[in-house]
This record gives sequence, C-alpha cells and structure tokens, in this order.
Amino acid sequence: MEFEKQIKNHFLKGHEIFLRHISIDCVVFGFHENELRALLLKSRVFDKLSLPGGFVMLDEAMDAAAHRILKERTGLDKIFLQQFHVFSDPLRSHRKLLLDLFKEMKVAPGESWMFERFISAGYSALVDFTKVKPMPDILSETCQWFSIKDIPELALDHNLILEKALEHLRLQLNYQPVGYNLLPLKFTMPELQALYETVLDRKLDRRNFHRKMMSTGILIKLKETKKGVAHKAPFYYKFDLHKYEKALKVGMGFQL
Amino acid sequence: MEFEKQIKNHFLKGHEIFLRHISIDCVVFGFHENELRALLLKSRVFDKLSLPGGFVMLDEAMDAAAHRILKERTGLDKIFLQQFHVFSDPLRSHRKLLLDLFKEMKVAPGESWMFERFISAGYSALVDFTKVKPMPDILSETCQWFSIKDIPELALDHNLILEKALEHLRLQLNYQPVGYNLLPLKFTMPELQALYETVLDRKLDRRNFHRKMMSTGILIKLKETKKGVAHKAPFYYKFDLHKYEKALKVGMGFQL
DNA sequence: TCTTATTGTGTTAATATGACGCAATGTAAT
DNA sequence: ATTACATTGCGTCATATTAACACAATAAGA
Repeated sequence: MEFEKQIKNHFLKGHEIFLRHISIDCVVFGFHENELRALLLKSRVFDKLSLPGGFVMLDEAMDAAAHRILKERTGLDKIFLQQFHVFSDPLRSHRKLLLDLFKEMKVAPGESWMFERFISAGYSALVDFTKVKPMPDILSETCQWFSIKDIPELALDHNLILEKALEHLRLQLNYQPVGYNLLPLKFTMPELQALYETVLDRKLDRRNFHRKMMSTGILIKLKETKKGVAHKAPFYYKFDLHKYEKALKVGMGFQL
Repeated sequence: MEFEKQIKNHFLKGHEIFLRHISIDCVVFGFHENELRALLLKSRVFDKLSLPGGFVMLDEAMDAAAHRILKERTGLDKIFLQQFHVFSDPLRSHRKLLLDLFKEMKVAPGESWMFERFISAGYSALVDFTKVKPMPDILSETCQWFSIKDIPELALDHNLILEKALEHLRLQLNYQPVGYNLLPLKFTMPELQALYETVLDRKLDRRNFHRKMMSTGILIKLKETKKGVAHKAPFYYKFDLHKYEKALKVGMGFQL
C-alpha cells in the first residue's frame, strides 16, 4: 500500500530531508459562530487528537516551514503566524506513540530519527475561518475545527501548547489589533465584540467597547448593514489596513 | 596544549553530548551606574564580540541548558530567565567563522557537527549587576559588561538577537515588575526611575513616577536612607516579594 | 400596527494622568 | 557656623480617560 510505504520511508529516511530533533506545532485559531476554534487532526494510528505540525527542512527557515505546513493543512498562503514558545521537555517524545506502529511496520526504534528526542517550536496562526479548507496530513484521517471550550485530551504535550498559545493570544489582543486576522473582510461591531469577549473570556460593555474601538481610528464604518437579521440591523465595518499595520508595530495604546 | 585539545574534541565529538542543530544565545542584562548593560565575550580566535551561548545536552531541557550556561558565565544560580525568540535563518551559521580555525586544527568541515546549520534559541536574563562575576568560556579570553548604548558589531546575527531581547524587555517592563531582577535588594526611587528611563529610553516625570510605583503596592519603603550622597538623601525601597510574584503573573495594570 | 430585542449615540460621575509648585534635606562652599 | 544649592518627598490642579447607565432608532415577527 502506497500509504504505508510513504510512512515507512519517512521514518527511515526523513532525516535526509529534515533537521533532526526539531519539530513545529501549530495552533490555528479561527472564529466562527461566536466561538474561538482550533484545528485538530485525528490520527489514523493514535487514539488522541493532535495539533497540526511538521518538521523543518535542512535548508529552510523555521517560519517558512510553519507556513509550508499550514498551507498544506488550510490551503491558505499568507497566514498571520507567530512563534510563541519552544517546548523542550526532554521527556516530550513520540516514542510511546510510535512503538506499536514501528512494530507493525517492522522498523527498529534505533533505525529511525523519529524515535529521537524532539524540541518543538509552537506557532500561533490566526486565520479567517471562512477561508480555510481543512485538510488532514498523511498520518491523519480528519482535520477539523474544535471549540476552545471543548478541547479533549490531546497527544503529547499538545494541551499545554494550546494553553500557551491561548495565553499568548490573550496578551496580544490587549495591545495589537489581531482581530483583523480572525474576521472576514467586513464584520459587524457585535461580531468584533464577541471575538474580544471570547478570547478574553469576560463580558465587555457594548457601548464603551464601540467607543474605544472607534477611537483607535483603525475601523472604517461601511454604509452597508447586515441583512436578514432579526431586530435592528448592525452596520458592517472593515479594518483600515494602513492603520492596522501601524498599530501592529506601535500597539494600540488602550486597555480593555 | 590542553586548550586546543579540548576545542578539537568539542568539534569532533561534541555531537555525542549535545543536540545537533540547536544552540542557545543569552542576552544577560545588568544595570549599573544608570546604564543598561549586557555581557559580551571576546573570543580568542574571532575578531568580533559575541553573546554568551552554548548547546543543549542530549537529555536536557532548553531552559536547564540556559541556566547551566549562565551559571558558568556569571556564577549565579537562580537567574530570571526567559526565552524570547528563536533565530532560524538557514544562512546564520558558524561556518565562515570556523573555517580558519578548522584549518589550523586540521579538522575537515565535514567531520564536525559545528559546521552544520544551527537554530538558536534566544534567552533574556535579568541579573543583579553587583552579584555577577563574569567568567569567559573556553573559546574566549574575556567576559565583560558593555553599555547597551555602546555595542560594537557582533559575531553572526548577535546584534539582531540583542535588539530583539531589548525590544522584549521594553514590552515587558510595561506590564511586569521586572525591575526586581535588575536591582539589588534595596534601592532608591531615583535608581528605579533611572532603570525605567534607560530601558524605555525616555524621560519620566519624577513625581508622577513615584506616585505610580507606590500605587501598585509592590514597593515597601524602608526607614533607611542612602548614605554618603550629595544633597538630600533618598530613602531605600524594596520589593514586596509576594506582590511581585503576583504582578508577574497578573500584570501591573498601568502604563508609563 | 404593535411588540420586542438589538443597535447607535449621548450623559455623567469617578478615576487616572500629566504638568507643575514648594518646602525639606544634607553636602559642600564660603 | 552659615549659606548656597541640587535633589528629594509630598501636594495641587486641570485635563483626559474610563465605567456605568439612559434613551431613541431600527427592523423582524406577531
């Protein structure tokens, strides 16, 4: 079977393509139906779900590797991506997970670079949920969105990685307009507020929120209102791309 | 000569002790005479100065490796240490630097793990200047403090790493009481202010600064005043360790 | 047409911030 | 000893920011 052959080749020869000891794990955040979500893979061989990840090619920058990996999982090219932490516990390892698979494939642990220790760089990706076409990798059967509130036990230290990514996102939301990357081009104020409330995990005053957001000058109000909605139709807004770029560097200068 | 033998051994056998492709670079910040300073090493063999660094042992956590490296350079055990960025440009490499040395030592580039590509984790260390005893490593002849305002051209991408560390420190100073780690146990308010002004690189109003610092409740005013000083003697202060720990996690909730 | 949930905008009181005044203090010069 | 002076500690005030809340406008559905 082609699939098994590819896997076995990866185990035995992968180190001729990729750097040893270094892996990448990505937390892909999306926002949909007032829920913050992350992409998770269901492995063909392991029980637990895991974060999308991969390895760094011998002559590739780590950021480039993360972009390459995410292009494969989401179909997206220009993703807002940041490394946020490196996980280096010497006990974090695929060893236990791989033992059965190795036996089945008749690969001796000592033969494979995958059986060695890995240090993993955590990357946080913020994407427009509506633009993503989740695609599983060769080892997985599904790639799906999971609400942050409803994350099961993950493989390895992936729960820890996800937690750290969330913490990073919360901190960042306080001084950078990262909402831009999580929302479609046009969005309503209630949607933007829901995003902030979900990420920060607390309620915000609707009117004060509106005032603060507008005071940054980063939002442009459109003439168009949302259609087919009960009650008063909210206006659409979009980000002023130029001011967004500036605020990314300088910060927004307010606290929520 | 024992020195050359050790170096050669490190080049040829180091990969039996350390992980390939992974290095650590530390930016050690200290504060002295109203200047923010960093530790730099003067190599025995290279022209340019460089940051203290090292490698990760086969079974060692990265944080532990950084602590081990800094213990060797500063003599200090419990250092406030944080990874802040990973530098992974595939062109960053010791290759050029090592070529002459390899020739001299009759080591073929292909024989040594040191000639391979390295991904480096940047660590930022905040230390009490007065507690540090700078010690050069085996490849260096000196280990000395340099004022941040007066950093020469460094080896590899170390200028970039230092810049990133400084940026990280500036951001952090705005929401965490990191001054604690850079000052001795007791210090005066003008000293604390000088630290903030140096790191943030701007003047602050003396009286407003005093008010804000005290409003955090994180400082304890001592009865003792500074002796042997011209003009009015300022009081000493110390950090309330309990509140400091809390503020590290929660943040300080003010902007300077 | 009326009800109702939701949105857009305004008001006000409390709080935080920035800019500055002034007396107290301790060293050094006279 | 007296005085000059730079610096510290504490206070004031005008202004900006924030939090809490009121109310009219809107559009779907009864």
